[in-house]
Amino acid sequence: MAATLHDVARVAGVSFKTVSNVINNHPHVRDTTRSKVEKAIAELGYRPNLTARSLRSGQTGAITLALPQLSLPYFAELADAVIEAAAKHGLVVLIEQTGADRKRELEVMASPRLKMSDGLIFSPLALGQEDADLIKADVPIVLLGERIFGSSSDHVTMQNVTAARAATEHLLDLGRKRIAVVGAHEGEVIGSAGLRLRGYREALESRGIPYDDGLVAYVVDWHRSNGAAAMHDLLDRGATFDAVFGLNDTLAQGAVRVLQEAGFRVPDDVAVIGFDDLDETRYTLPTLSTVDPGRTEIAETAIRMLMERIKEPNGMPPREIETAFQVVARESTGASDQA
Amino acid sequence: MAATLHDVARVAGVSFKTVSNVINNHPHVRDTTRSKVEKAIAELGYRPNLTARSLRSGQTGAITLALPQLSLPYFAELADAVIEAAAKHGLVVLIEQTGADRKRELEVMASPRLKMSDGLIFSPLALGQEDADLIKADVPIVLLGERIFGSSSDHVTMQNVTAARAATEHLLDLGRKRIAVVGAHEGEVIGSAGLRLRGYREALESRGIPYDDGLVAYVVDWHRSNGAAAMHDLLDRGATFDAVFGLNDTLAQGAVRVLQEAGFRVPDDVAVIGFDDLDETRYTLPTLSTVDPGRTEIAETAIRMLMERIKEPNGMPPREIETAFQVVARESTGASDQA
DNA sequence: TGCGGGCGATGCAACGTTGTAAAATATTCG
DNA sequence: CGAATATTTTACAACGTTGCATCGCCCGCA
Repeated sequence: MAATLHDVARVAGVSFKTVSNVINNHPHVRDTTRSKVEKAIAELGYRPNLTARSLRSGQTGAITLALPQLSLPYFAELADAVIEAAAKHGLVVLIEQTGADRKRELEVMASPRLKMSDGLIFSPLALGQEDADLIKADVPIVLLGERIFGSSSDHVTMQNVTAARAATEHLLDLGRKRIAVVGAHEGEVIGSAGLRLRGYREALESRGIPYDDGLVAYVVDWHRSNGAAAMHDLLDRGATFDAVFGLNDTLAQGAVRVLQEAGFRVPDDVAVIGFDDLDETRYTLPTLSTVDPGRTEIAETAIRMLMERIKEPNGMPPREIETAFQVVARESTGASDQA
Repeated sequence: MAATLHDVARVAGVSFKTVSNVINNHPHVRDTTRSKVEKAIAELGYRPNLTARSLRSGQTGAITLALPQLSLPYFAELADAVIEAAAKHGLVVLIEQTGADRKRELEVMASPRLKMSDGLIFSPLALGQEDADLIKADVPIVLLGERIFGSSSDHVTMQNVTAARAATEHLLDLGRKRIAVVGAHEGEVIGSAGLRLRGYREALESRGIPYDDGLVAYVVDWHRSNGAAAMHDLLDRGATFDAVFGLNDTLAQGAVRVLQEAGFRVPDDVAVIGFDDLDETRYTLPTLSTVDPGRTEIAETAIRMLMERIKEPNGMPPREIETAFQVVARESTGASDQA
């Protein structure tokens, strides 16, 4: 059995409370006492029981990160960033996978499990704007992503519209005129797909190019296979284009694959840009131009907001923060190799 | 403040222990009492405090998964599998990233944090065989991977040697004779690289083909860029080969990229096989042949062993389990598209 | 000499839960 | 109807920690 404060106290010949005082370095402990206690701690290999400390203090030192699935590269990289950001503040991260399932997304917020952590960073994929009122739990929440705005929780999001517009303008700046879109969601207005499509349209508009729905390929999911299928779809229906905006990197990769199979050269015949700046976009052939949505900043901002909210749950009204983005030009839009 | 057993008891007009009995559905609770209590629970929205329960029971319902980094796709998919396997048993997963740093790998096992979970699934990348004795903690450990054998902990590993041999034989069966290896580690004997290289050599030997060190490219890390660099290295030194065994998928992808840039057709000029069966290998051009190391089985076995060990810490001597693998033939070794 | 004040150490209670044992109540049977 | 027994409820302690209040001591100062 592990040693407790009492065991240490017995060995050191002091009261267990004094041991506690040493551990929490209270000011009024004599040096001789302190070293006696420290010796006993070392001798017994005492480690504080964090569960007991949690019960007493009401804080666990952990946060929950709820996301759809780690095998989706975007979320894996997001999780990486969140864990690193949390570690900087001494917090540990518990991960819940929702599988983009509405029921599980709601369960995460309702589960008593959640109270084993001090707060929740939540990236929903099934819940949408109409569920804004359901975003609540026994712990503070920071919401990530573009699916829900104006909930009562803090919210960190990337600048989808502006960034998508910049990505499209990057293609336009290359002289491309007919830009296909891969990965739109039928009828979506907010949500990553809807917002990025809006950015695309704004860019066209600003250059006086009419929007052509024939250049937009719709999908249900944002997996690699969907990007491939969408590109097949475009080619099958005889669409002609000299550039492609993949609404995320995996879609763009799927599209590139199909383009190459079909004999198109990227970027010569068709320039392609994605979105997310996944690590792997640096190593595809050609390397994939993309938009860096500021993942590290998203993670750090989310952690910071969550910690503030944990400290003062009602300190301020819900905040909504947009992070800085950057267009990253690589080979797929004609930039020279930079891998 | 959240409601406690006492609050519920007050509302229901019973003792708080009776409420506890209802929650843990003890046999001897009268139906009328039970419903009275349930009504009060619903009315107050009572949720049990899991921290207090943990303190009392000594179990947390969480496990820790320590791995190098989630942004490495292999570990992201491993984490996904572990979380799903854990969820099936009602366990939640806390993730620690070690960054393949020796110091942090040791810290994970020493940290009092670890005791906020019931056990550790540990996939080291810095610690090696010589550290077998350092694999110990206050909770049961299940070790993953190929770096450390014969420690005092349970261990789940893939069949590296046999699987690598099968992968090499797959290339030999295609009639390829000169098979390059991308990703060897200088001087390594055990560890994924060493074991897989051994499987490669065994395959050659069994067909009477001499081992040629000129066909082996060494790397330090297993990132995509290393695979690319290694292939550059092979080409630069004038190596000739008709097949490549990438010791993992990301290395193979990097190698494929360089091969294609250099004008080689894959698989016609050079057949390529990887290792790990990452999801993304299904969507590259060409799709990548690989070895499925049985990730789901690894995860489920690890969870099962850990739970057994948690239930009975000294129930049995350390076990070492190897999971089943499967060679997956895709386009990069001439199989027809199956994406 | 007496007293206030700072220091150092301690004791007690509490965080919210569950196990054990005992008490209270209901049921059965002679 | 009373005793024996079965059922239901309760009281108390404990898990290991920290906050609060207390207590004794030594010192300096009047």
